[in-house]
Amino acid sequence: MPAKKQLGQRAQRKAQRPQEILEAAFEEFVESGYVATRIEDIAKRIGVTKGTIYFYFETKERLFEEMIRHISVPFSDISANAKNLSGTYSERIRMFIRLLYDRIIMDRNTRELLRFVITEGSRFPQVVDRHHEEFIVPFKAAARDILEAGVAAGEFRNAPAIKIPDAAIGATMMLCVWQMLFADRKPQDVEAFFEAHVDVILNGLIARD
Amino acid sequence: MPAKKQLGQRAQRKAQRPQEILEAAFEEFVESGYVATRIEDIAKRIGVTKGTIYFYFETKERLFEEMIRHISVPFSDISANAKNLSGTYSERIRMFIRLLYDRIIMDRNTRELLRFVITEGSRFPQVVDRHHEEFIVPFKAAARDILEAGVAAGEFRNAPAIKIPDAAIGATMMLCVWQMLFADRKPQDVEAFFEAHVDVILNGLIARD
Amino acid sequence: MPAKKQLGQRAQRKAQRPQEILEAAFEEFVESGYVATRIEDIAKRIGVTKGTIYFYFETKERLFEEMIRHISVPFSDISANAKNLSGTYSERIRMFIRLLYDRIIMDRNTRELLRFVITEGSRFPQVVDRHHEEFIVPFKAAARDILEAGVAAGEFRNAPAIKIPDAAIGATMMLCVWQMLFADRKPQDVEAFFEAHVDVILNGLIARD
Amino acid sequence: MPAKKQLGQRAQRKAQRPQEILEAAFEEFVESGYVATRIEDIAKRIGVTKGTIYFYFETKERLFEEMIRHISVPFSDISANAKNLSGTYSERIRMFIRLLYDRIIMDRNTRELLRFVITEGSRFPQVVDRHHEEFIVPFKAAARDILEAGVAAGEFRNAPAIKIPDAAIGATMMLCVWQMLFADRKPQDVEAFFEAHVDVILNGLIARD
DNA sequence: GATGAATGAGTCTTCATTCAT
DNA sequence: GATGAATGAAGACTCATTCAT
Repeated sequence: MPAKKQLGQRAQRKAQRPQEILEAAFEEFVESGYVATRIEDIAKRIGVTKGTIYFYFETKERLFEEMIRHISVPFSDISANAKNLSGTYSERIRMFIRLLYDRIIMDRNTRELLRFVITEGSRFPQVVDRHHEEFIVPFKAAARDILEAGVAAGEFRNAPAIKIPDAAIGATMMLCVWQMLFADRKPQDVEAFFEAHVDVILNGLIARD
Repeated sequence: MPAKKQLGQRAQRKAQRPQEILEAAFEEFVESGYVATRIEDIAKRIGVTKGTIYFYFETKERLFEEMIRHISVPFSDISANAKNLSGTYSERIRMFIRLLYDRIIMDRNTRELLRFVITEGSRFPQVVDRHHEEFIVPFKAAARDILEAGVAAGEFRNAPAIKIPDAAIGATMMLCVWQMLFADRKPQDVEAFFEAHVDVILNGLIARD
Repeated sequence: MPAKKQLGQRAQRKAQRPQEILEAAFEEFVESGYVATRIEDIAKRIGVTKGTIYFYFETKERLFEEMIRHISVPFSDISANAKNLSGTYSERIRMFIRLLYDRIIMDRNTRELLRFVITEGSRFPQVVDRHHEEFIVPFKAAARDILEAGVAAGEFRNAPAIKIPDAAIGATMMLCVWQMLFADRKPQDVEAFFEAHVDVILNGLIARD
Repeated sequence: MPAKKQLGQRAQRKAQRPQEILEAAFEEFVESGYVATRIEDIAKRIGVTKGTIYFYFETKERLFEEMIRHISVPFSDISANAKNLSGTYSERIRMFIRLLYDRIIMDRNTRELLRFVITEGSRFPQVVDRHHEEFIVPFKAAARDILEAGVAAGEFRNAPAIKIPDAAIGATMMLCVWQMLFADRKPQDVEAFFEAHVDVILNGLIARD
């Protein structure tokens, strides 16, 4: 049944089109930003023409929004993972920050998502809002949970940063921005940064009698 | 002497035009970004027409670059101030971070400058480069100077963050990005953040026997 | 088969568009010159809009150059024809000049091409250069060939104009310029001019013992 | 009386301004053509500003027309000279053509005037008309006068070119156009051309029994 | 489903012209 | 007389979007 197989491949192709487009859109939007990206460039990248894009997505705006949704894998897994962490609370914090680094610094999608939120936020306020709900809020909550449990267990002192966990964890953002700006020109030693960061804040949080 | 006064007004006006334009450009570029800002909007903001802008600035690109230069007040003053700090090294670090907050978080120009570096960096690589030279490098150097002196004085332990000061100080960037994104919708308590931040890292750096 | 016919029309249309545009461009450029011609006027002339022109031609400059190429039918045929002339050398010169008149005076494209070379030459030096290679050089060579053969055959005396054929044939240019300037207002009797021209120079070249 | 002298110089200056402007306009229009020449460039050339030009000339169009008038020295002198020629009619024709060469080929103003008539003629029809009246008509009349006198004197045969003198004299235009187009790239030997031209047509016109 | 020719609104940029000083 | 800041009409060019095939 070669005909059927052929048809199956074609159908498969079609079923993949939207994804293909979203991924091509991601690449182009990353390269040039929303305004400067042309629908035609996205089309070319997957070997189709403008019309095809418009068959699947109403407008450029819509395509951008869908693309954002497509690369957004909420932090819910971080929260979930955070709950499953074991060991001392210092170890848990270390692993939690590790998860953060793996997402924000190492995972290209998340990194660029953050960039989009910054660069196109004024054009797409819903994107900013969603990002807040799906990333920031769960992330803060998870961090606070661990920290408070650490305090309760007597492992951490009741520092003001317990209630404002980004004040402790936030250096991650510095590295992230550095990477965004100078990744190619001034490469950073991510591991060393991570170790230095964790070292300072754990020493800063640990309870001493 | 109405004639003289009138002349003075004219000359005065002329002398101020470039500044006026640069400031209007700043506001518009902040609002809409480089691409989406129209020269005409900038003109309207100060009650003139397109042509006037072009009388003072060759192209939109040039205007943007000059605007960036106009709002860029290098960190050199931070470095200078950093050298004049006195007191214990903990106090000095506290004051140094305070300077940072005052610039990056509180000063609108610096905050938006950072945003421009992020959002328009790919279109204006020179801007990114200049920013690196004039902001990042001096900032890191100043931070390291204080930290190393603190270690030499026996006040700080020789933590890995001494050599990578952004790992300690970087939470500032988190707040900065938060402000950039949610300043209006989700206001932050900057002072509390600052205190929590300083508290953690000073406790993390201090030498204990 | 209306569908097929329709398809054919479309494809046909598309295939003709570039030519259609080039011809409309020719008319407009002839009427107003390069600078004063608006792309939109060219478009209107064939009932399309600006965008369509830009779909086929990158820039106005490019369109002009292609238009020039499109109306340029090199003199190579004149050279070829010149070689096939027969009869006395006087007859051959007569026929050669006739070819010239047919091209430069009667053929609108060639006439306007020359005008473009004069009027837009400083903006399009390549056009001038190409014109020199494709028109002037072959033309002079062909003229000299006949004249020298005429001398060799003893039919023409060895006048200085044998080596500088434009000195004999050049009156054509006078008529051409007259036509360019006053064609409508002060019409010329081309045939009479031609006869007078040929009469003078043949009488001037003929060898008499 | 230094004050008076100064004033005199200034007044002199002012009196010369229009001429100065017209000459600067000539240079700029020659270089760039009517449309592409900017009033400001003309002003700069004589060290004044736009406003000054407009003080003396209503519009750019007007300035161009006046400039044309300024460089137009009618052929009336040629006609006058033509009447004063003496010697054989062959010698007179030779001298008449010499006058033509001196004007059309050697005199920059006349050469560029012809170019303007060709390039800007459609924008300035009055210029073309005036040129016809002041240059072409007297030139043809003068030529015909000599030729007819030569026939009457039995020196020239009654060739058709007697009534259509441009058919005999017109090679001048060929050289003129060559110079306009290739003056710099492919220099011509004007004297040789002149001799070849005169040689052919005199031999072509001379009466032989 | 896919194509790509066609549209037209939108923007930068230029420059003749004006006019207060 | 001269200046030059300001105006605004005009035109090249781009690109999201449409739609007949």
